[in-house]
Amino acid sequence: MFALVDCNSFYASCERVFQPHLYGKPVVVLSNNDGMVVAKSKEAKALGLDLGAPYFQIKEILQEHSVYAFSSNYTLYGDMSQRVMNTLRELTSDVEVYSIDEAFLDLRGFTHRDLLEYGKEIRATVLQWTHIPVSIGIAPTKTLTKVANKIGKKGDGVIKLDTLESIDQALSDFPIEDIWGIGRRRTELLLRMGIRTAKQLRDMDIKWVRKRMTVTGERMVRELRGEPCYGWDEQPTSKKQIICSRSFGKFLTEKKDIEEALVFYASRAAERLRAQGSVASDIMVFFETSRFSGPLYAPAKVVHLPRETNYTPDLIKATLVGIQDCFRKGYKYRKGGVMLMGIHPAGERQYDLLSERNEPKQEALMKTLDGLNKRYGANSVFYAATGIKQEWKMMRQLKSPHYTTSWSELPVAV
DNA sequence: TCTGGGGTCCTAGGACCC
DNA sequence: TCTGGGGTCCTAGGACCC
Repeated sequence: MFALVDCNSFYASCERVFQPHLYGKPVVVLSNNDGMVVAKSKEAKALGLDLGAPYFQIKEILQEHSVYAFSSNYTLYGDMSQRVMNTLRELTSDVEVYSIDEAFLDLRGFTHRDLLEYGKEIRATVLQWTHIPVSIGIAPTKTLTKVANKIGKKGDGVIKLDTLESIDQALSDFPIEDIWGIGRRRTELLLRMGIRTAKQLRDMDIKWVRKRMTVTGERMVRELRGEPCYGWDEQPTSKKQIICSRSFGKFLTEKKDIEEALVFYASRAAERLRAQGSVASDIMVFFETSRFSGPLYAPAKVVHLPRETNYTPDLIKATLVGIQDCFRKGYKYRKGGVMLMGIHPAGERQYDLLSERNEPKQEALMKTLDGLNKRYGANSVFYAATGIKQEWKMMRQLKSPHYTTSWSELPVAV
């Protein structure tokens, strides 16, 4: 048996931990740049707010219903996530962190315990230690734990599906669009066929599923049948691509501003690359005008790096080359970013026999840089090419403090 | 004025090779 | 008139996830 632990309205719950007067009140969290709503508390969901709606359009409705809105504070959410995951690791040894607010537990060794009781115990402990409420679904496959978890969200939080009858019952009411692995396109396809429930999908001809929904669909259906098809992956695997992109705080028209922003993103991407001990062989540079107004211009340029590297100045140089290649004047740019590709462990790097062997010096420099930024806070030390004024920086007018990660922003008890 | 950001896996089809 | 077949590698794009 497996379990899926999923934090309820995670971002909103994180904000509440440090502002307890928000319990029971509607809370929403906005995307970067305060663009749109990305997380809602149960009370906010009950108001029927449209998740995709831009903030500026629903601002008044939010005020009318006294909804508390926050800019996203990923530093806080990341730190709270770690606390939840560490709590889970204290309670059970096999934890696979699946996302910032979800983890699978492998309970195959727990044959001697009542798993429903155990789930309730986990839920209570996480709540007590971190103040984050979670739902838990327990079932024979990962896909079924997702189903159980979703059902649990509506009730008291912990659901176990282990008998054929309980699974049948759960699937017969479960809409296909809520199944893990069924998105918009597959929902359309299945509805056209008259398939509406998870039970109907589970009982379909597997060959048809394979043909129309590829092996990913086949695996999903087999999992619904109780046959585990997804592996167990406890170590976080290193990223195969690293993207750093953002909407700009305002429209940018000058090449210099695009350069500053993208150089900044490149240096952040490089930090992440070094953090996982990898080097990259290519970097893609991209930026675009708004998709909602004016002519769309969205160039992207892949720049091959002369050597596999994680040295920030190499990546900055390549970023500038990429921008030089595709920047055009006369457009108002809204967002942009970089993507690192061809990522390998640094140890496997091919050295060029003729190039100067500067690596030890460069590695030491990067190590110092990363160390300073870790110790004194992100961006304490940065490349001058990222500019000083940083007018491209995103807007986050409603951000809560970094309660848990910055000495100057600790909550004060009075 | 204002519409997120960061990932994975799979397949089809083209290029190329023998 | 008649123009193979099998294999690998790479890339773009689709679909999905949180």
